[in-house]
Amino acid sequence: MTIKVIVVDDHQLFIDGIKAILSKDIGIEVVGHANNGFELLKTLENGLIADVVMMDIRMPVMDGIMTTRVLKKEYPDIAVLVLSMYNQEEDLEEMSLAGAKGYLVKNAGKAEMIKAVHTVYNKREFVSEELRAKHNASSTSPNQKFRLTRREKEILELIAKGRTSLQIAKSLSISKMTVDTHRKNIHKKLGISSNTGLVRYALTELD
Amino acid sequence: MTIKVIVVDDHQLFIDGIKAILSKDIGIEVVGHANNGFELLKTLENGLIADVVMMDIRMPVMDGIMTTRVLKKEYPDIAVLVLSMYNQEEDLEEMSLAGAKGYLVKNAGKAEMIKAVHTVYNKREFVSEELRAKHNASSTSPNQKFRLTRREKEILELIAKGRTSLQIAKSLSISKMTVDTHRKNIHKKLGISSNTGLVRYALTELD
DNA sequence: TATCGAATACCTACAAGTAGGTAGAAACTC
DNA sequence: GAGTTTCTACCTACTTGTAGGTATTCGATA
Repeated sequence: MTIKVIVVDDHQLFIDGIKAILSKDIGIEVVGHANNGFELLKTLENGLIADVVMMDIRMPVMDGIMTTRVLKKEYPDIAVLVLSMYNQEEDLEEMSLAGAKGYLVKNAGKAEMIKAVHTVYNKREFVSEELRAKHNASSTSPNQKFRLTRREKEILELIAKGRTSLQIAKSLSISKMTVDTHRKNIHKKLGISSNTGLVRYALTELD
Repeated sequence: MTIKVIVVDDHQLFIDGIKAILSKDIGIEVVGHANNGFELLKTLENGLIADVVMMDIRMPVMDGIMTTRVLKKEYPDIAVLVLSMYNQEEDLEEMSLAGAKGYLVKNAGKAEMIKAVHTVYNKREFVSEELRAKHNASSTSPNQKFRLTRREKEILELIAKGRTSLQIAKSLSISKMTVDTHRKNIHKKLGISSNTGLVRYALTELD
């Protein structure tokens, strides 16, 4: 199955360049593009299906950070690969909080670009070499704030096994409302707000 | 993580035998037992968690076929491993329709029993050698009636990607109601009636 | 001990999924 | 051409999940 990519950037020339590079890889297909976040969301609402969105941070109308936030809420399983200029490190953390999975410098080579798309598609993080050095200074693991508690992990595993909140509540002898609270906290921590997304996460990220 | 097993049989002696055998395997734990289907369902409602149910077909109060049907509806992710007497082949097809995953003859050896539990736990089918010969005569693939149409596969993949019915409907330019109809047909064909179960199926059965 | 993280529980409101139907049109097969 | 499968669409009723809150208790630790 080919990876469906949408490119979002306010410079058409840059979109064309990415398309040219990615079209060389048989596993990747650029199915659409947009010049700002608002256009992207309209395109998705109209039914275009995508696995990965490659997105510039600074764009008119609706920027990458805001767009990523909305995207992770509406389409939690579409991976966001940030296209960053060399001097935009300060925005990276905000993109990470918004739910982005990868960070690619705009002057990245062909091979790196293809690798980045495949990596984020497989739910793993990707950070361009040029950005990694500065990024490392701040945090050993970027998702340190997002680690789950013991109880949350327990509940996540049961969700992934197909149990409903009510069934989990009875299993653990707690209230259904408590299970829902944990569920919501898991949503926030992982940036995944659908049950189906949680199952995918549990099956791919945990063992 | 150890595989949690419940044994359901109306002969206590037989339950004890299975427990003795399975307790030798460090990856398996017999967490409970019941003498008929009704007892099993009560046990599960009270919060006992299990991954695999090993179940006799002929039992008083509530037999294995009826129990399996209810079980797959209420707890779609618990695998059912049928314990069959040598002369009960006629019931196997009904158990298959009800949603059972494996068929083990009651006089199976220790190694075969352990293998069967692991196999059904991993969502694969298991059929005892003694039963396979006759079973093969009727069908090349036991789930021939359960194969999905092209459209159903397409929709299943989108469900597994975390799309809602509404999003899928827009993507494919069809009505949300049609998507729900396909979804229900998939439920029936696969014997999985939860969204989370479908994601697991798509991620484990399809590549 | 004062604070913080974790676990618990409740509330409202709305969105999405589940279960049981029926039924017509198009496409494919014998 | 007749029959079958597939895809489509609609209906009602109910359950489950999602999203935004607030708030208490318990245990660890700074």
